[in-house]
Amino acid sequence: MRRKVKEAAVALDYHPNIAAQSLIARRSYLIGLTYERPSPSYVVELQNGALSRLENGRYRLVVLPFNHVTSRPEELGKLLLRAGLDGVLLAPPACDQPELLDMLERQKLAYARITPHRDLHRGVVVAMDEVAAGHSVAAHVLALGHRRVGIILGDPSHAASKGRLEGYRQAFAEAGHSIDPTLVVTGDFTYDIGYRVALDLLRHSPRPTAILAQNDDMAVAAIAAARDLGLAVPTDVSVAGFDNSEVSRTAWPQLTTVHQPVREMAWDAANRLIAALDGKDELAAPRRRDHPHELLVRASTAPPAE
Amino acid sequence: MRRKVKEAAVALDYHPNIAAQSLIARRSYLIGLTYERPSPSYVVELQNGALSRLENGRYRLVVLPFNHVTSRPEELGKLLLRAGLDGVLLAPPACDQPELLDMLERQKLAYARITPHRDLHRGVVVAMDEVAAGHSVAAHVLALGHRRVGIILGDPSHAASKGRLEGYRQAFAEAGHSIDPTLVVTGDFTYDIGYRVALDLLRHSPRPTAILAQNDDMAVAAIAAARDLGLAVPTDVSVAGFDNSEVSRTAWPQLTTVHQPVREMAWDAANRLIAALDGKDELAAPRRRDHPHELLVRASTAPPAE
DNA sequence: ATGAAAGCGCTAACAG
DNA sequence: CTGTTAGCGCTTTCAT
Repeated sequence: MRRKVKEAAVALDYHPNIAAQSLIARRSYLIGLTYERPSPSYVVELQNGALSRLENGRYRLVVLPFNHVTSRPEELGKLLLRAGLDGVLLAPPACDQPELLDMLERQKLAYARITPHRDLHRGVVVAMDEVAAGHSVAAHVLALGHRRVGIILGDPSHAASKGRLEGYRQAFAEAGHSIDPTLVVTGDFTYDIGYRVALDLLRHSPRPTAILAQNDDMAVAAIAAARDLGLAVPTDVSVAGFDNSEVSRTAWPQLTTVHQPVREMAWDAANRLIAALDGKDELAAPRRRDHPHELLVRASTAPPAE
Repeated sequence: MRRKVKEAAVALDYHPNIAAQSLIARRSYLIGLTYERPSPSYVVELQNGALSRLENGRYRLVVLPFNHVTSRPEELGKLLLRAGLDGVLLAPPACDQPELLDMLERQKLAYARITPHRDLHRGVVVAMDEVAAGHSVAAHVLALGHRRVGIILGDPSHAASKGRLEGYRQAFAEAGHSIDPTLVVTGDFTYDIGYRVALDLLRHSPRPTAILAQNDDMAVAAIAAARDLGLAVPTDVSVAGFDNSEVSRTAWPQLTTVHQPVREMAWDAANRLIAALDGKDELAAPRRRDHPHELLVRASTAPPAE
């Protein structure tokens, strides 16, 4: 009997109506992913990481980019609530908006936070140790012998900035040095602004012998700025990036950078979010998990010329 | 009375259940987007274009990447059907699978095709004139005086390849020349393969004085290959790309390329798909629409040295 | 104007 | 093992 029905279903190309299933199951089987205009490679890594967990299976991924969360967290909240999701993956900086988390909790919308930087006890957290990662690159250029090190910070609202900077600080302190505050400039993770502030840095006198950029796009911009000033990388100035994005490999010289395991973190976030949704809370715990970073030394860093 | 209810709704943080609405409306308000491992910037442009039409409004975007469509179109069909979509945006090469289109039509799942290359009469079609675009770059390097021109084709299953190549042919013919078949190599739109075949091309004797790559990633790879062989771009060899992706601007030298209006096309595809769903078929017509390309001459092309 | 009821397509619980 | 039924939350229609 079951067989006969199944056969008929196949013969008729029958597909159950998902809306009806959702209605009765009180589940939409939709997972949201929200992020704010980051680099294409970051977005794609996030998506692919999450998707590789969903495996085109029961759950489907809805993308919900949203700009300027910090100035209007409630609007994002409304958007997410109206989207009829079972759960949502929050990338920076949305994952660091307490008002947003409050709203989601109030409405019982499950969430997982990817690389948050405050209130690390709230909800499911997937992170990397930004401080340790920042420490790695900074220690690397210090070990090469650099002392005048320029720093290009990312968008201050993405709190990754602070953690990485703190890592730089620790590395400098351990080496018995300290960061020169006049060599610290602020970008916003984009190439264009990165280029501008890198020019400022390189015109500084005495010129820094190395630049630590907080992502690869800005590092590539710094290389371009150096080239436009007639400086060779890494001969005249070393440059290190962050993220191990595609551009770090296609750049010339190839960038020394820190691999941020975005894919793995997104997978883990999706995994634990789904575990929570399916009631397997043991799996969702421990609430926080750190993924290892990796320093990739490539061609854009070398000992200073002097 | 209405007011009282509305007030109570706000007070209680009431949000209507979308599954129930979908059930009754026979609509899920979900639009799918399917594509096959293309470059991150292409995916993001596609998504953003589609999203800018959806405006975080009624419709939501579900991403459904799927690899190797050409060898198993029915599987993609099943995936799309089970996803409970109202309509789907098909990027290459899915948009060129007749079996898939058959399935979707049979199941009455609306679709819009983005830059298809065959059966251009089927369904809603958004395209650019690949032949004309190919013609533009080829005419550009010919006008600079290049005669030995190497060509790096993209993945043959993405039929964009053929159209662009045809454009090159026409430009050569008009200039009274013809393409040297020994200088045509096949990549797959990725940097890595692009690098390998570019090396082959540059070791050819006599060496080509210009290379036309069918996307920017492969063009950047060609620049890297040239550099690794001790050749300067554009002094020793000119390189042109295709797509105007971010990497074409961050590369050095900046790439001469063709801007492919991916964003605009994705917007248009979403727009007409939604028009069709909402029963405004007048808007969906004309079925086919071409978006203009634009040749961007930057620093990677120059007259040949000789 | 307000209220009542039917039904969207499905699943789960229960009766035969 | 098969068949029937209630009800998920909403909208639309119809009656009051």
